[in-house]
Amino acid sequence: MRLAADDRRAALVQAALTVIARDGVHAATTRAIVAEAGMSLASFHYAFRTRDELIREVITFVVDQQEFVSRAALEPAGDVLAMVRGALQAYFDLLREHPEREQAMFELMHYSMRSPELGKLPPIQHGSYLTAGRTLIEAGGELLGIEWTLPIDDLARLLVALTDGLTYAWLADRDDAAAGRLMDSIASTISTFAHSTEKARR
Amino acid sequence: MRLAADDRRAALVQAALTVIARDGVHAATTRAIVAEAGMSLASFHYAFRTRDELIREVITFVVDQQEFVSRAALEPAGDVLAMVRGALQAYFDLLREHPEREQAMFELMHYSMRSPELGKLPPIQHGSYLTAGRTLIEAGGELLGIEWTLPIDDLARLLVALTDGLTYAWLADRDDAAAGRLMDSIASTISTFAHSTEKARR
DNA sequence: AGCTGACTGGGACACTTGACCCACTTCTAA
DNA sequence: TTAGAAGTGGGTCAAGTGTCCCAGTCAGCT
Repeated sequence: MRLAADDRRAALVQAALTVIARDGVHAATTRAIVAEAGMSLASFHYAFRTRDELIREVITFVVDQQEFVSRAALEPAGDVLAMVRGALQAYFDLLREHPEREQAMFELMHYSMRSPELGKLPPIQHGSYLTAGRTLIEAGGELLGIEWTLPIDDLARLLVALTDGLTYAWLADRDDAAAGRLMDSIASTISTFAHSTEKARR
Repeated sequence: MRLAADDRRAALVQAALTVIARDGVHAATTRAIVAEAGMSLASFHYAFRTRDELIREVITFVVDQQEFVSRAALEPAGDVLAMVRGALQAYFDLLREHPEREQAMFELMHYSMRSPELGKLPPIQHGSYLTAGRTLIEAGGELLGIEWTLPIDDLARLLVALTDGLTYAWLADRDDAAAGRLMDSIASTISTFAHSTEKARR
């Protein structure tokens, strides 16, 4: 049954992600990972040749995963400000609920940057963030009948930078109130670049 | 000669920073550090009880260091946009010249977050960023005779988030042109919150 | 000169980690 | 039912790592 091999690989990737989120990349040893997955070391090296191969799979997995995230909640709201603020809040709630997850993303990115073999992944990961931001902005614009006074590409870049900054700030100081104010600023920043062309909806 | 002890500690901190910047936090083993410093292992444990003690000193060092940075270039310019853009460019040039340094800052921050003993440092580090941003904004405001339509605190937070995002984005994709456009967006974002009250200078 | 205490070199120890391996079990398919 | 492949358990190995120790050196003071 050749599929089982893939299943085991997937299980190990999942276990590795759990360990990384809980204890950090440096703690994601082969033994810790197989313990999390409830396997023996032999099974690990049956599924993966080396630990790096596993880590590489973990990273490509989370990069692919990114595509699906944030495709979600984009509540239609009265105006741009409210909509952006709402989307930010949705993201922030997710972050507050699973800080380790975002932390793991950051750590994995830094890990890739240090590895000559995985070095090409960070731009890809960041690129997927950018396209996510772009589709979000386009969707929002259409939803509200709005044109942007900045190229979508640049706007997406700005949004991603702001989101990263928000994430980083909150991870560092865990100040909910400050994060809230920052989200307000971000929302008003983004709406600055909105220009309603069509008739206001209803 | 009791001073030599502090000198050696300082030398080891410096060597550790070099190693961390070059090879990452995980590669900063006691042996790698003393090799960089040209000492023997015994000297290390004569100066520091444990490796964690050294790392802690490294982190507090870079946090303190932060205070002095960015106190620098704030060229007076014609308007807010040009001034902000100039300051960003100055920072970016620094980043481009020593990417490993900023990368090391990030890694050290994540390292602290994982350590129960060092866990209180990230908020402090981030706080020092914030005060740096605040003084920068205040100085810029005075220089151009400008009032901000947002509390300085919130504006500083926004600026720091944007700078972090810029840093992160460039570290990830090394796209100079995109970074330039992002800095344009940031500059125009910040100047949105400027409100010239006094007469235009000269 | 001799002594004391700061400092160092080199080795050692206990432990972790990635990788591997061989005998053994379990399941599938003929 | 049985051969053979898929999968596993447990042990092993070499490299690396943090920590410690002990015999020695060297500088400064009496």
